[in-house]
Amino acid sequence: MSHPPSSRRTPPVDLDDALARVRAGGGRVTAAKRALVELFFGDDPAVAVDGLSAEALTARLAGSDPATVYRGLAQLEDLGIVEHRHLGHGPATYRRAGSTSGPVVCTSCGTVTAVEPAELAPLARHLLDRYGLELDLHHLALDARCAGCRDAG
Amino acid sequence: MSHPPSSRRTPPVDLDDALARVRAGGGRVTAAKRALVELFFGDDPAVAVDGLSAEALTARLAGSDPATVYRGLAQLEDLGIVEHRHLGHGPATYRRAGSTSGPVVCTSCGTVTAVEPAELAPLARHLLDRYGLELDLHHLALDARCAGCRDAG
DNA sequence: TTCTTTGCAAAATGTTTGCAGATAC
DNA sequence: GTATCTGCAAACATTTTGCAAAGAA
Repeated sequence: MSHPPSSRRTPPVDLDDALARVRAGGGRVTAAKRALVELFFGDDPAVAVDGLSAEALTARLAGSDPATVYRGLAQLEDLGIVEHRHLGHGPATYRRAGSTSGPVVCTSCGTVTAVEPAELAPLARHLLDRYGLELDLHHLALDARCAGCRDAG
Repeated sequence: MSHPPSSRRTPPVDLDDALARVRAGGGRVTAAKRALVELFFGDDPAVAVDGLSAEALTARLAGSDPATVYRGLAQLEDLGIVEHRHLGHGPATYRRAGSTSGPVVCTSCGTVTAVEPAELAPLARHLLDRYGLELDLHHLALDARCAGCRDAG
């Protein structure tokens, strides 16, 4: 039930590693969880990197129900296998933990842009120096307006 | 119904200015809206600066119902009088638009720290230059861990 | 008078929980 | 065999909406 916001354990390297971690954590590798993990370690960056809502994940998993997906996600998150993020409105999105692209900027039009962690390093350093605050770039996304929307709007 | 994310009109200077703006926008100054605006222009920084959830605002307004508060907030937001923000989980929080303190960093323990807009300027500039993204620092808060939580955790 | 707003109730999300049966180990 | 997990249904939390009555201009 506790989702340690900065349990910065290293993410699993692949699907088998992730499943092994489930077992090691006292969990069982069920069809439902395996399917979830396979999604996150599949080759679709919209899942692994950008992240999907629980509802969208449920839709991709034939015959799965939301409650099971939410519970699976919570367990995988506790194990450091996935992480969730809150974009502006709407549901939280879940993606593979430690995905290569850093935090993401979500725009008014919904477009998602990956931003490398290095690009946020100066800000992170500043907040740490000045306030002792260690920026958690995994949980929240930044809001911005893209050039297109600005021109239009 | 449209909440222009970057209708960067200047915020009202005081309560009367805000109420005048409601009228100018075709709205009517009712008891419910006046009470809301008075809260945001009152002397409690927890409302004006940090922001409160719609539920908390409703609780502070004797005999008001949530739907009315939500509708009032939406109208005030359209007029650039208040703005809302999504902290990690939980409900959105509403505060006075253009409050002196800049965006806020919310920590794992819930403490809210004000950060001046100037401190985020370098990042904003970088995102604009590199991606054409205009950072909207009013809508989302950043997540971080404070020194205390880090030591404890 | 006229158009906006309120208050209530109901619906629409998004997420969590209780429980009995199914399943992994 | 036993503790964990699933599926369903129901509860929950937050926010939105429909509608008739009340209120502002």
